[in-house]
Amino acid sequence: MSKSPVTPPFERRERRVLTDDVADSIREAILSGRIASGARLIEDELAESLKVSRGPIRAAIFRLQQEGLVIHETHRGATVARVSVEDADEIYTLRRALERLAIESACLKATEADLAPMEAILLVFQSVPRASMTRRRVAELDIDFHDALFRAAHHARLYRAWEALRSQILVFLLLRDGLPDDYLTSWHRDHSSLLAQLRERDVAKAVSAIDAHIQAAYGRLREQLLQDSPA
Amino acid sequence: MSKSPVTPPFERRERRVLTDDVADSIREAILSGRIASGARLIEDELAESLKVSRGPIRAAIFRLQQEGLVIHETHRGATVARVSVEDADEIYTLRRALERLAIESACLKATEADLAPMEAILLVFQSVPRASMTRRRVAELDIDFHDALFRAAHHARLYRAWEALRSQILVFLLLRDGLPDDYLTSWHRDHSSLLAQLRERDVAKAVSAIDAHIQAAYGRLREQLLQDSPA
DNA sequence: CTACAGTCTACTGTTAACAATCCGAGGAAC
DNA sequence: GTTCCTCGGATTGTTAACAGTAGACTGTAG
Repeated sequence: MSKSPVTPPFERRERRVLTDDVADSIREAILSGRIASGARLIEDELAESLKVSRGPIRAAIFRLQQEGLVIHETHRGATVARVSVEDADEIYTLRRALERLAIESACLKATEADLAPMEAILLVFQSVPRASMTRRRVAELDIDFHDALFRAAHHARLYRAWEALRSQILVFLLLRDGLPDDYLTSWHRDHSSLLAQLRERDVAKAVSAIDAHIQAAYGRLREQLLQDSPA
Repeated sequence: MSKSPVTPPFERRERRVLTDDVADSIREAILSGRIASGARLIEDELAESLKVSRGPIRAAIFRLQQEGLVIHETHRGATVARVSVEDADEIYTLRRALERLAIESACLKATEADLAPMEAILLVFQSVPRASMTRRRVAELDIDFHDALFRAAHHARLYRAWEALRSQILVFLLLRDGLPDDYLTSWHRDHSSLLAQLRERDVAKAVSAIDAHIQAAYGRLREQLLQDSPA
């Protein structure tokens, strides 16, 4: 045992490798809409524009497939995943199952240090002037809050399942336009309520709270989707 | 629309590529114990013994990492994942959440054709003489039954989450030695009961049935693990 | 005009060589 | 003896060239 037993002084910061940068670049291009939904991802093109060889590109595409942002077919290449109303249904039913387990597990295992990041996000939310809150920023804070919850669950496999969904949820959050005036207010109320329940350690209440939270989010999304593309 | 609208004549059988074979080989080596838990997977060695270059090996290792059989660290290589009692806890709590959603979804969406594979497995189980049922065979039929359930849920993302767990569950099923005499009997009873409830389309009953099923499986596993490695 | 066969091109899958990193062995300083 | 440094071998990350496939394109027959 050479490492300090209490509060590791510094995490071994994991080395970044080309694949990581490539994956970040492509992910950002997809989320920002610079690469359209359904578009083909051609390895040579990406390799040239990112100034790397095809190896890291292929690895990054594989990773993004794991995240559900791209679809890869053998010998036919990768395309940016299209999202439909049925996809929203899949994503939110699975998300619900995962978040229920996450908050249950977090109630049992989370330390105060685990909850601090969530607290911090709520503070940021309050302190930043509302006018400067872009859709993107709100969406990212939302994802970050839930990400912190999944981390607080101390459940590696659950976290990986969440990672496979996270970016897809972000896609949905980004395509909504014009939030209701009171959205920011209710967002803060809902999330600080979740955090409070987590501190109470009352599993049953926390689970039903997050359940309602996810269902409400799904309801809003459904409304938006049906409005955008009327049947 | 050029394709026949009813019962597609033949599925487009998806092309297999070297990476697929490599992943199968390594997975089999791990499950059969030929590569020990915790052992390093050295790309050059694997490449030489499988007569392919390192490219497909790397891709296969990433895939196996996704399945949870292998742990890969940047610049340090891959090792066969070790499983502990805590891992069992993670795997079975997550599995429970997934199976609940699966049977719920299957109750709503499964056709009789989706249930046929499950029926078939039950028949195989009955028809094969018990003496010839190896641990491996029993474990595989068990996994196959649940795999059919997840397919019947018609939920692509849920299925992928299940895929990330499936091999790890198989690892646990394979390390049990000497099943109770009545295990095969109760296995058949439990699973045909699940199938029956699925046909009833009663979501609430089906969910609580599979919940009990998974919890019982976890209980047996826990007992075994604690017995093997006494605290 | 439609259906079909052969060819051609753009792309992915695979390979082998090159570059960078980790980690332990061995020695120097104290 | 212990700690630190350096060096070298083993192993992974990256590259660029080669091989094979899918789908479009052309032309031809009916």
